[in-house]
Amino acid sequence: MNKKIYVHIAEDHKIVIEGIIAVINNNEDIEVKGYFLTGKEVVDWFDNKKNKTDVLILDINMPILDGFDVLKRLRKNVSMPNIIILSSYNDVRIVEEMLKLGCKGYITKSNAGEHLITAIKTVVEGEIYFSDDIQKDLLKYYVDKKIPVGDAPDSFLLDSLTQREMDVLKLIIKQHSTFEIADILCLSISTIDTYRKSLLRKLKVKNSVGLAMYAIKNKVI
Amino acid sequence: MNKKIYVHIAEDHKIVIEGIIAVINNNEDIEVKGYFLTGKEVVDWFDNKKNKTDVLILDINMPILDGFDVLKRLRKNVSMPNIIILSSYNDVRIVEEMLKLGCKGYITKSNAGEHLITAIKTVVEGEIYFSDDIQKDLLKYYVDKKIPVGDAPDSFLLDSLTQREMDVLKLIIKQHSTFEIADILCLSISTIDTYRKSLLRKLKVKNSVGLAMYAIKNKVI
DNA sequence: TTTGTTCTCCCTGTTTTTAGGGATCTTTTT
DNA sequence: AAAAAGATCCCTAAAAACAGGGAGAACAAA
Repeated sequence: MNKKIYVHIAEDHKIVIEGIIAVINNNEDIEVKGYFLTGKEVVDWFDNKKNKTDVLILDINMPILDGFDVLKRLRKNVSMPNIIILSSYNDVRIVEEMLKLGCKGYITKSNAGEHLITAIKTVVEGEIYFSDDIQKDLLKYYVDKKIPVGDAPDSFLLDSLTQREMDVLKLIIKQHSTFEIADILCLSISTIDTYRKSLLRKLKVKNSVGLAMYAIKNKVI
Repeated sequence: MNKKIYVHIAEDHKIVIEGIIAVINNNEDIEVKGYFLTGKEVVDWFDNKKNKTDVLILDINMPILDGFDVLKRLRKNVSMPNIIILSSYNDVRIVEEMLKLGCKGYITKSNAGEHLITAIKTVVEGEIYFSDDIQKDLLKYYVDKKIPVGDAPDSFLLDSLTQREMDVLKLIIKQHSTFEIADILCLSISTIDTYRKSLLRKLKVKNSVGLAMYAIKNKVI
């Protein structure tokens, strides 16, 4: 008989946790040993070297620290668990980013139910798992070298922002001028100008109004 | 013994559906009879007069037709089911809107698990149900006559806008420049400039970013 | 009829943003 | 150790936004 697989869940929506538990509990080889409602809880728990798990199912959107942050922190950890991302986004650029950060699997919420068990068993075997839809998209992506579907939410672009850029963005949406922002952050006007330019480029918008729209849509507050 | 309550679910994430089913199946009085993955599926199913259910659990974010659209369509239906909104948003303005459209309950996903059963039983009794967090927010909202979180929406200012000012505002938040707006509306640049100035004055904001923030907070879309 | 509102346009300026660059230093990653 | 990424600053110059006026025509309300 196989060794039992222990799983932890990081996900802010309890109903999703219920769903995962329901799916996993149908299976004798796997057991959900605990869950976290914020990213911070996850890193705090893993900070204690005694705490280990086989698989961590990780949501991208979480309060306090999101999935990206958690992944970034955990990979400094020697006993990093196998991580399966459970996400609403099926944007391959996010998948790519997550893979770089060391996750082992990626499942979309729309596709989770039937494939979660397979995913868990696959990653504990040391392999990588993607849900069907992601696999298809990834293939397209690497073949065509371009993005498959247009309507994907691009909040991941935010993650490409540096801390300083984020600071400036937050002040811009508070209606501050470049001069004022320079004053607040104790930097030169040129510097703020440079950051605004990066923001426009990175977030692919036309002007400061675009920055505001992007920021508010993606809950930069 | 009570009559069994039949429930349908409209939700695009299967894992959430699993969660709901898991929660409901613990209860003998209630049974999930089916689910829909898009808003369109919902309205199509209910278009057939023979199809009925006691409670419809409805997600707001869905492809093709969202929760708002579904609610708008269904309320033309004579045998409209009791509808419980299951949403990620805990914005009272959305709750208010949904209530106006005739939903009977509102639960946030973060709060769903433990209260779903109560919600279902409450709405079939003909009463309204809100999850705790929403109840608290609603109370605050109606007592204080403003949004609990910090910045009050003074959407009444919007009413002071003329039609033309509103047109210009909508184009500004689409990141158009004064020149472009003049072109689109077939007016001179001076005119658009005048309108922008009125907008800044009337909405009491400092610049176009302020206009964008105001517009989006007050749902000018 | 007078008053007020809205829509339209113009003028004169100043300030701010946007668009190209480039450069130096530090920190992080490889 | 070398390369990449980040933070900081500078220059030039055009485009756009902002500020504070005025002003005529159309239309509705007092």
